[in-house]
Amino acid sequence: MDERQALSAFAALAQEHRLRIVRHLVTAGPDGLAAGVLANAIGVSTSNLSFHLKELDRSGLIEARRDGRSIIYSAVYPALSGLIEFLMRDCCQGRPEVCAPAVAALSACCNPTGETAHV
Amino acid sequence: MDERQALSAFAALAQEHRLRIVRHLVTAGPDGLAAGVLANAIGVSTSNLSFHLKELDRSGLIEARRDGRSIIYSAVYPALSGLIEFLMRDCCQGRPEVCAPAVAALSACCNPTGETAHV
DNA sequence: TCTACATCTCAAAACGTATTGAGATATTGG
DNA sequence: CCAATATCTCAATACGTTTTGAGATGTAGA
Repeated sequence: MDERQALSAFAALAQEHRLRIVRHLVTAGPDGLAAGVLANAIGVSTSNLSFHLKELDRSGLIEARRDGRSIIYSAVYPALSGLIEFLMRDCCQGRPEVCAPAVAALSACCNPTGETAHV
Repeated sequence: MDERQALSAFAALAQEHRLRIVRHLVTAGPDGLAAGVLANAIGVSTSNLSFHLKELDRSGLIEARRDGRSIIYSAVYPALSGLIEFLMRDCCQGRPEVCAPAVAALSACCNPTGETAHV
């Protein structure tokens, strides 16, 4: 992850519909969701959704695969990891206690039934 | 962290100069940096820097305090934690192995002299 | 092949954001 | 108080992005 990629990713996430798309796909897991399912979940026209999906694909945050008539989109988890790492790299002058809450929040995020850390 | 705050934060990070400012401040630690120091480090006019610092302040990612004639800016680490948690909340349908790289990357980020995970 | 379905492409209009330079404000030391 | 320093405000210009609707493309089943 370099600066150019990070800027592209943050720009992709800085839009209401695209942020919702990514969060739906992050929650959906590696199996992903069809474009039509996303259009209903987010509440945008298919034309507009297509525009946003293309932006997200260009940024590398999601990927597409065809399955019959549908196109299935899924989150690219390594891109999300890379973005987090880029943002927090070499943080806090070696004072880990400053960043501990971030680590705790992320560690808890894979546990939808348990207590999720809401920082 | 709600959607409105997250959108504001991502929009703030989706700009070359602002992303550099945040990364400088994240690296600088809680002591922060003066506006003039940032202007030199980033290479923008003081007028333009002021505009971007205000955007970042509005988004809650940085905060300001006066110290004599200087104004010292510093990263708001809980806002960064909250943003990461918002993005990754309830991820991957309970398959922690999908998100493990993100946790590892973030855990390693407080260690500037050791091996930083470059995912 | 024909039809229905799922998704994408394109151009135009509407909208918001970044940069610039001149000038204003606030603080310190003499 | 005055001058120097540090930072901020404002308005104009330039630029890029989002939305919309009509139509095109690609796929599956009868």
